[in-house]
Parts: sequence; C-alpha cells; structure tokens
Amino acid sequence: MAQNKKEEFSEDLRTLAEFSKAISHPARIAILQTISEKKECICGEIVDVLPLAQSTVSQHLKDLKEIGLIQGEVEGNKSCYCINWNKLEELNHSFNLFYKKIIKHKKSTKIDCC
Amino acid sequence: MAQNKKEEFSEDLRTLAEFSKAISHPARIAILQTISEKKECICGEIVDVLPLAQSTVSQHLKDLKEIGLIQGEVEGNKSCYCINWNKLEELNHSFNLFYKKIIKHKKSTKIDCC
DNA sequence: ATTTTTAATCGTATATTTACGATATTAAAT
DNA sequence: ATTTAATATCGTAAATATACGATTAAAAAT
Repeated sequence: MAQNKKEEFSEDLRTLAEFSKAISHPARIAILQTISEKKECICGEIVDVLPLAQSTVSQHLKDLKEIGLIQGEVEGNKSCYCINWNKLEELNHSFNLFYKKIIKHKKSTKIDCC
Repeated sequence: MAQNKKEEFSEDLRTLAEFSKAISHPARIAILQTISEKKECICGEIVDVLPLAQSTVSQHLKDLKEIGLIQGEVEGNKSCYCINWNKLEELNHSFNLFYKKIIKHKKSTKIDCC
C-alpha cells in the first residue's frame, strides 16, 4: 500500500501539485518572502527570522532549491540565496491556469445542487 | 522531535500553506476540476475518472471538504459535491497576495548575486 | 597554526500523508 | 423482505515530511 500513484496524472496536474507542495509549509513561504526582501541574502539571516533550528531551515532551503524556486551559491563560508524569478513566474502561471479553468464554470453552474 | 512549529508563523502564512497543501496532490486538483465541470456531481463519477480506489477518493474528498474548497450533500444513497466558490476565491486571493508581495521586489534586486 | 563561524549533511525520532481492503450505512431496486 | 448500489469510515501498511542534535567541511578570524 501507499504506492505512489502521482505518476498516473497529467503533467499539468503534477506540476501544480509540486509547486503547491513547495509552498505548503509556512516556513518555506517565509523563506521565499525573506529572500525576496534582501538584495544579498545569507542563510544565517533566514535562521534568525524563523522559529526553527539551523538544520531544519537548511532542509527547507534544500527543498526550495530542488523545486527550483530559489538558487544558491556558496560564497566563502556563507551561502547566498536568491529567488529564481522564472520559476516563480511558472508557479504563478500554473496556478492561474488552474484557477481560470475552474472559475470559468462558475456561471453555468446556476443549479447549485448543494 | 517533529513537533509542529506551524503555529508559530503568522496567520497569512498558515492560510496559504493550508490552501497549498489542499492542492498539493494531483488527485485533489483533478477532483476540483472534475466537480467544477459538472452541474451535478456524484462521487462515483469522480472515482471513475481517477486511477485510485473508491476509499482513497473518498478520503481526498474529505480533505477538500475539510479545508472548505468543496461542499457535500448526501442525496439518497449518493453524495453530491460542488465547488465552494467563496473559498476558491479566498485561495486565489491568498496566493495572489503572496505572489505580488514577492514579485514587487524583482526590479530592486538588480544586483543578482547568484 | 588554531579557533571560530557558517551552513550543509547525516542520523534518527515522530508525525502526517497516501493508499487500499474490509466493513458499515443507507437508500434504491427487486 | 432481500439484494444491490453508492459512498463513508475504520484499520492498517508504507511512504514521506518535519524537526532536531551531532557532525562535517571549509573559509574567516585570531
């Protein structure tokens, strides 16, 4: 049991699902916002802002990096993270397609069965 | 370990995180789309469309109902589900606030450290 | 050269999610 | 009344996510 059936859905659905999972934890949303606010963003500053241990923050950063929403670069003994604006745009596009596709049925559903 | 630290984040962040989690599985996105396309939507039709067992679909429906994105009503031995348009609008609003808040920093970040 | 600082990674415990079969429930059909 | 059909719920197994401390690695500061 608990096999992964996600592969059996279309790519569109899987893409939005993966983006959504990336922002399905408040810490990761906070990280994205924090990084976006700074010109040069170092991991340590993020740790200071969040109520989480350094290793936990590092793991969330890894998740965001893996999905591509942030980019990282080692600078000496520090790490510099920034937003990948193209990916963020992809996320926005993916969400908007989903939203529009659903909302367009709103008017025709005047029956309102429940 | 693995205590839940989510409560320590602001309500805005938690709200978006919860909405995002609701659409972080392709099955739940597919369910939302399927329900939106029909005027009267019965659970069985959803099961037919998805590559999942009836009990699994029922669980996903429960999740969507709990977050409030769909509403359900028992009609005889069938169940009738429909989109909660207000909640969907809340989700859209929550996401758009997040997106705008981040994207507004794009131009000022011309340094592009990484 | 040694110590300190910064951040990633490893190991691990716990919690949550995903998935299904079996069962229960309730109405419809026979 | 009994059987069938539709769907929710229960129990449970497996996978994944969350969180932290300890350790590692590598540069910076002393």
